[in-house]
Amino acid sequence: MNIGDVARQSGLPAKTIRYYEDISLVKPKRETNGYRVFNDADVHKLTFLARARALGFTIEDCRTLLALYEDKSRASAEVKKVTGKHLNEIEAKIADLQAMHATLTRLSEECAGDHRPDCPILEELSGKDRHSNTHDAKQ
Amino acid sequence: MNIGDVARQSGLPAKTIRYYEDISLVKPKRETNGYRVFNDADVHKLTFLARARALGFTIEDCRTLLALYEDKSRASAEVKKVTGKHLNEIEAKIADLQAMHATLTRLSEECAGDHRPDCPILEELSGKDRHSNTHDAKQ
DNA sequence: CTAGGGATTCCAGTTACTGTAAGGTCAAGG
DNA sequence: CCTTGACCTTACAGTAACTGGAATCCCTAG
Repeated sequence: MNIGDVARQSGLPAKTIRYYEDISLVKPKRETNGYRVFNDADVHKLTFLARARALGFTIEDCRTLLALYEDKSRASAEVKKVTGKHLNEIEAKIADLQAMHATLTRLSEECAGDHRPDCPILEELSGKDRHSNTHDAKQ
Repeated sequence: MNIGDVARQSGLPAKTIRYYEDISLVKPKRETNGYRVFNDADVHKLTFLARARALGFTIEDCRTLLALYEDKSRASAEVKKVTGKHLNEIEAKIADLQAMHATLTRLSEECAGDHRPDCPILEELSGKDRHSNTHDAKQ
């Protein structure tokens, strides 16, 4: 199979597949004309990578997961550990985003959003302590 | 004020402040010895930037917000628009992360996480259709 | 023989910094 | 006067994971 077919099958752009070869995630053979040839195992690997990436695993995590996948005697605990770490990071990101969301929503609701220049959003950013409280701004 | 003092006041690393000068977000004067000198307006700007960045605005958004802040006749609607767009992006990111989180949590719960090699997480990544359903994997 | 649709490589750009190296400046202390 | 240490400077490279573009080659069909 040539790279275009694999791209269609795996859903990954050809460019990305070449990149994955660059960083040694896949090692397709070459035809005499220089074209990459992907066998079923290569395509399977790339599909695996596409799924893992869609679940937010980093490339390095993917490398680890792929190695675990190919090691038929791995302990499932190792896979679960990688996943658990990733879950923690996702949770942290969600929490960060939710905090930003809450603040921005509040400010946006307080902002008239009309032709007038008065704007609570800019006031908060500029450090104006609109509620005269003593809390620090979120860092 | 020298860069170190500003770093302490604004909470931004000196390196970041230099970077912000590079991309023309601030334009501190220079002393004869080449050191940057920051006046109160510069420090205020940097603090503004630190807050906006902490709320997840991109650098380009920050540039826009700063310009709006300094344009005393801006319409608050413009600020609200930038904020609204950012809120939408945050919501999209949260939704993505929550979807990943749900899938990973499910898989993680199904995985024994012991010494045995059987692992639903790897099975899902490898495309094994464990539930014999016909739904596509999330892309 | 030419046109098209692939394929190849290589280089640059993206975002927002961060790290490192090599070196200039300044104030205090011996 | 010299050193030491804290501070400042620049410039270049690296990060994550691609993406875009240019120049060129290959293959097939008409």
